[in-house]
Amino acid sequence: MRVSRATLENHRRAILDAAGRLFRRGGLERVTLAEVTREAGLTHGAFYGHYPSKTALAEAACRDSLECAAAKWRVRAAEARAAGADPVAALVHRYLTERHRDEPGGGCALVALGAELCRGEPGLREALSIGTRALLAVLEEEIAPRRPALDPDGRRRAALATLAAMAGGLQLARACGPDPELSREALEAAALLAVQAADTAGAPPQPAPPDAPDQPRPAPPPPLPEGP
Amino acid sequence: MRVSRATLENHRRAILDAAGRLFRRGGLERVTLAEVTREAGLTHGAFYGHYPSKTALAEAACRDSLECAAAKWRVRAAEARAAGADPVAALVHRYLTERHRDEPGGGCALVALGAELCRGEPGLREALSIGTRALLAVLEEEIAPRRPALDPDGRRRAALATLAAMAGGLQLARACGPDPELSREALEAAALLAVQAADTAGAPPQPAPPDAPDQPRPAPPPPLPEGP
DNA sequence: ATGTTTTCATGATGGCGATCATGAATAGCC
DNA sequence: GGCTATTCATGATCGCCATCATGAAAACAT
Repeated sequence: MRVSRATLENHRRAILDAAGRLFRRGGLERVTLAEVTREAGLTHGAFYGHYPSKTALAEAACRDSLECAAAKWRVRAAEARAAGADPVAALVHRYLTERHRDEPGGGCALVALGAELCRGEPGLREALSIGTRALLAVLEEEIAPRRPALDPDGRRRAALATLAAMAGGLQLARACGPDPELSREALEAAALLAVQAADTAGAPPQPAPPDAPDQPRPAPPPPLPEGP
Repeated sequence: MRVSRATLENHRRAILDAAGRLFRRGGLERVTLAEVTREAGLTHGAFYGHYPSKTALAEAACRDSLECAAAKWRVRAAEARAAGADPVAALVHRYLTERHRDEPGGGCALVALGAELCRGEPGLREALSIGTRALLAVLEEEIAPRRPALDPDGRRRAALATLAAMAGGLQLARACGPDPELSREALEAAALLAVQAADTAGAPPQPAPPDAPDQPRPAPPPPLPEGP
C-alpha cells in the first residue's frame, strides 16, 4: 500500500521521534527496531524505506534529540528573560529536576546516551559531538550578557563548566536513585554549582579576574590538622 | 578437569577483572560472555560455575570497579597529603585527564556504565548506588579537614557537587572527543570547577553568596509543557 | 480512469549470544 | 593410592533481532 507524501513524512518523523524517546529510555542496543516502528504506528517492514540501518537511525535520533533540546533551551531562556528571571538559572533548574531525572526518555541525550555513543562508530560520536556543541552554544549565548568582561574563550570555558555540572548532576542523581534523599540533594547541589559556574567560571587562569570578586580564593592546600 | 582452590579463586577474580574492564570499555550488552571468559583465559563453558548469570556478573563487576576506585582514591589522597599537596586537587586532576578520557576500560564506572546501569534491573541500580556512595564518602573525608566549619550535611553537599563536576566533565570531554581542543578545555574547566566545589559548595543554603551582580532569586522552574 | 510507482505488512533468513548438557580430567579426601 | 566431587572445555539449544524478499494496495501522473 502506498501513502501520501504528507503521511510519508509523518511516518519518518514518527519513527525519528519514537527512536529518540525509546533509545533514551532503553539504550540503543536494548531497544529493537520492531519496538520503534510499533511505537511509531507501523510495523518493522516499513523501517528500511526510511532509514538504511539501525545505526543510521540512532545517529539521526541522537542528533535530533540534542538539537531539539538546544532549541527548547533557547525558547526557555527567552521566556525567562521576558519574565524578568535569570535565563541560565531557569535552564539549570529545569534541567536538574526530579522529573527530568525520572524520565530519561524525554530528557537529555548527552546523559542518557553519551557513554554508549562514545563507544560507537564514528558517525555516532560525531552526532553526539555536534549536538553537545549546540547545547554549549546556547549556554554561551546566555552567559555572554551577564559577564560582559569575559572574552569568547572565557565564555566557552564557563559554558563547559556549566554543562559539566548539569550533566554530572543529572547522572549522579540517577545513580543515587535508590536513595531518594541523596538523589534530591545531588540535584540541588549540582544546580547551585552550575549557576555558580555560569557566573564565575572561565576567567583567564593566570590573574585574579576583574570579573567578579567572588569567593575568597579557595584555601590553597589546606594546613590540615590531621587525617582520619 | 578440576582445579586447585587457589586457581579457582584466581579464575573468579580474572573473570571479574576482565568483566570490569570489558564492560566499561564496551558496555554491558555489546560485550559477550565468551569475550569475558576468553579475556580471563578460560572458555565460555567455565562461566556458570562462577556466576549464575550475566547480570549477576555485571552487578559484581560494577560494584567491584567502583569500590576499587574508591580505595585507590583513598590511597592517592593520602599520598598527596604526605607530599604536602592538596588531596582533593590531586584526585580531581587525576580524574579529569586525557588518559582517563581515552581509556574508559580502566576508568570510572559511574561515567562509563552509569546510564546503562540506571535502566537495568534493580540489582544493577543498587550496585551503582552503593559504589557511588563509596566515592562520595572518600570525597567527604577529604573535604572535612579543609572546611572545619562545615557540618556533615554540608560536607555531603560539597562532595556531591564535586563529584558531579568530575563525572560531568569526563562525560563532556568524551562527548567532545572529535574536537580535541574543546575536549581538553572541558577537562580543564571541569577540574577548576570541581576543586572550587570542594572548597565552596555545600554551605547552608540561606545566605546568598556575595557574588557579582546579584541575580534576583531565580524564578521557580516554570510549569513544564514537556520534558527538557 | 488507468497504469505505474511507491510504501507498507507479512513473513523468511541468518547469525549471534546466553544458557544448558555432556564428558574429561584433576584436586581433595579417605 | 583410589574414589569422588568439582571444574573446565566442547558443543548443542533456543530465542531474539537486524535485515532482506514478496505481495498488496493506494497515490500520483498522464
